[in-house]
Formats: sequence, C-alpha cells, structure tokens
Amino acid sequence: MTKTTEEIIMDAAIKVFTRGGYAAARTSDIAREAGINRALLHYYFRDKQTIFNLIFEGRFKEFFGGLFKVMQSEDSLEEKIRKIINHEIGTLILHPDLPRFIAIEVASRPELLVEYGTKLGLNPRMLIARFEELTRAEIAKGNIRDIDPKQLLINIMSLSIYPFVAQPIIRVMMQMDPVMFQQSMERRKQEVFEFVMNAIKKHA
Amino acid sequence: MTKTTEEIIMDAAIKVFTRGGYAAARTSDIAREAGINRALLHYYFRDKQTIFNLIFEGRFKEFFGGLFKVMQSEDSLEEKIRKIINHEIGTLILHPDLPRFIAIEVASRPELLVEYGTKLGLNPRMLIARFEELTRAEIAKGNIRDIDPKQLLINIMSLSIYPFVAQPIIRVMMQMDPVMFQQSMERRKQEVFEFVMNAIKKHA
DNA sequence: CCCCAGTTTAACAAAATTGTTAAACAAAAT
DNA sequence: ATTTTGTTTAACAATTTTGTTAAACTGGGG
Repeated sequence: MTKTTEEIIMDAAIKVFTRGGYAAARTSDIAREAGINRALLHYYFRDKQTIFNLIFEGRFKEFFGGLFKVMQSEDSLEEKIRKIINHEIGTLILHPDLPRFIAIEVASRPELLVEYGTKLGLNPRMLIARFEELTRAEIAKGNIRDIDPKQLLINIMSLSIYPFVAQPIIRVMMQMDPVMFQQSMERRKQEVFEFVMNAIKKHA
Repeated sequence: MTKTTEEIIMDAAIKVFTRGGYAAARTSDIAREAGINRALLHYYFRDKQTIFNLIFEGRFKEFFGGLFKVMQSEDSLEEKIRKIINHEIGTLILHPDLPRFIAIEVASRPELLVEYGTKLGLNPRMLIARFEELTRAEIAKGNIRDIDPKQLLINIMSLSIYPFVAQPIIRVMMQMDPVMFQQSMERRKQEVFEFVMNAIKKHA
C-alpha cells in the first residue's frame, strides 16, 4: 500500500487543483504539497495542463459516475431519494472541495461538461428520465403532492451539495470548527432525507 | 444616465472577476470587456488588486447586506422564510455569478469573510440569533415539527442559492436554455417556499 | 562494486501577465 | 485658440509562472 511517486504527485495535484481551480493552482504548490520539487513533476508529467486533464476526468467521474448509477437503480422513489442523498453527502464528506472545483471549471468552460460527459458515456436525458417517470407515477397514485420532478431533483441536489460549496461561509455563520462541520454533515444525511420526504408528503 | 469610464471599467471588472475569481481574471479581459485598453485601466485604478478589493467589498455587501436586514426583521417565521427566499433568489436572478464568486474567493482566503464582515458591521451571531429563537418558539408552540434551526437555515439557503452556483450543470442536465433557466428561477421563489413550509409542517 | 532509476539542485529559457512610460491624438472646456 | 482631460498606441520593464536542462547525488538490485 506504499504509494508510488506518481500517485503522490497526483494526490497533491488533486488537493491543489480542487482548492481553487486551474488558474489559481501553481505547479510549485503541487510540488510542495507532494514534498518533491518542480523538476520531478515534469519528469513524470508533461505539463500542468496534462495533470489537470487527468484530474478533471477523475473528479468528474467521481462526482457524476456514482450519481448516474444511483439514478438508474430500480428502487422505489423513496428508496432512490435516500440513496441519492446518502451517496452525494457521503462522497462529499470524503471530498469536500469537489463540487466547488467542478463548478469553477464548468462555469469557465461549459463545453467540458458535454465533452467529458460523452467521454464517460453519461447521457443527461437518461439521467433524469427514470426519476421523472417514477415521480410522476407517485403523484398520479396520490402518494405525494403535485411537484415538478425536475425541481424536486434540483432540491435534493441543492440540499446535499450546497453546504460543501459554502463550507467556509457556513462554518463562520454557524460557528462550527471543521470537526463539527463534518459531524453535522453526517447527521445531515438523515435530516435532509426527512426534510425532503416531509416536503413532498401530502398534508391533510 | 450615461456611465463614466470609471463605471464602465468597474462593470467590466465585475463581470470578469465574478466569472472565475481573481486568479482567472486577466487585466486584458477586463479592458476588452470594457472596450478600452490596459493603459487606461491603470490610469483610473492603481492595479488589479485595487480593482478587485473594490469589487469584492461591493459584491460581499450585495450578497450579505440585504440578507442581514431580512434576517433581523420582526416578521413571523413564515413571513421571514418567504422574505429570505425571495430576497436571495431575486438578487441572484440579477447577479447569477455572485455566489460562485464569493465561494471561490472565500474558500481560497477564508479570512476575507471575517475581515469584510466586521468592516460592514455584520455579526454572524446576530445574524442567526433571531431566526433560531423564532424557530424554537414555533417548535415549542407545536406549530412546526422539531428541527434544528441551523439546519433549517442551511436548507433554505441551499435551495435558494445552489441552483445558481450549478447553473451551467443544471442547464445541461435539465436541458434548459438561459431564458428557461431564468423563468424557472422566477417560479422557484414560490416553489421553494412551499417546499420548505411543507417540510417543516407537522403531519398527522 | 557498479549501474541505474529516481531525485535534487541550480541555473536558465520561455511564456504569460502585469505594470510603466512617453508620445501622439481627440474632444471638450476655458 | 489653447489648455486640459481623457484616450490610444506602442514599446518596454518587471514580475510571475512555467517548462527545460545539465550536473550531481542517492540508494538499492544485479
């Protein structure tokens, strides 16, 4: 389980790139973070852009890959909602900077989304199709109140992801240290689930 | 109402800085966006950092200033929730890049939050105190279900703000053009309000 | 012991970006 | 009409960041 230098560099690059995006990342930061020097960095990788591409693809997959799998499962709506929330918050506890990183890079070059999406065989229509269908069925059966399935999905994602994007702000506003924040996010899996289920439940 | 060159430059700088943050902004981008040249930019402003500071303070105020006012109003909880949502989504429809910008800069230099917060006389404790008190009172009265007021506030912010942070991603996933997105956000004011109120309502 | 992949050092070249300057020019103000 | 102010151009200096190179060193494998 001892890491190769290549892996050490990649891990460092992930940290530095995800912290502030491509433009803010210095190759010297990556080297320092990896505990090596810049020359060695170029010994293993052509240049900054090459490292970035490798990382972006990996992070992109991490962020969307699992989501796609969960989204296409054959569960009930309730179970699917639970799995989406658990999956999102769970991976983000391990990789808190991920959503900000993706947001920064996709905002500055939106074509990345389509490019890497197709590269990984992810089809946006497929992603939401089953969820939409399932939600409409539950509405038709009268199990939940009438709500736009797309908005519901946006709501679930918002509740799961936003706290990580805004982590530093929330930490100050709510006066939490990093440990408290992480614990809070652990509890949040259940709380967000309840919040959503309550929100879509019918009231007498 | 004709703009001074200074204002034109500032407007351009807002666009460029909020698009990708300080590190990704080129002074030549700002000049091009303003329709002037780099020399003139330095004629009006000392340097890039000076322009950035002015803009960050302004954007920070825009983002948090109004929120603080709303948060301290004397409304009922329900009315306060409605106002928070309307205020957040309303200003973000006008300035969609704002939350990503704040998130990027605060993440790379968290001390900015405290620095500009105190500079503008905004106290985080004050911000949430009234909201927390009010929520607890409603819980005690049995009007809403038992929920952590901080989590509730995070939920409201998440639902209001996240869609703008993730705008490019949502647009692709949900297959919306920019106009559809904006219309969708207009409707969202009401939908988020209903979603939240349902979520905290008690069930039989 | 010697070789060699991996690594460091240090110097440097190349590129990108920022900031400065002087000169010329345009338009408005006096 | 001429000064002043705002603006452009173009060249360039300074700085920062990236990428390259050569030489030396290190430690383990053959």
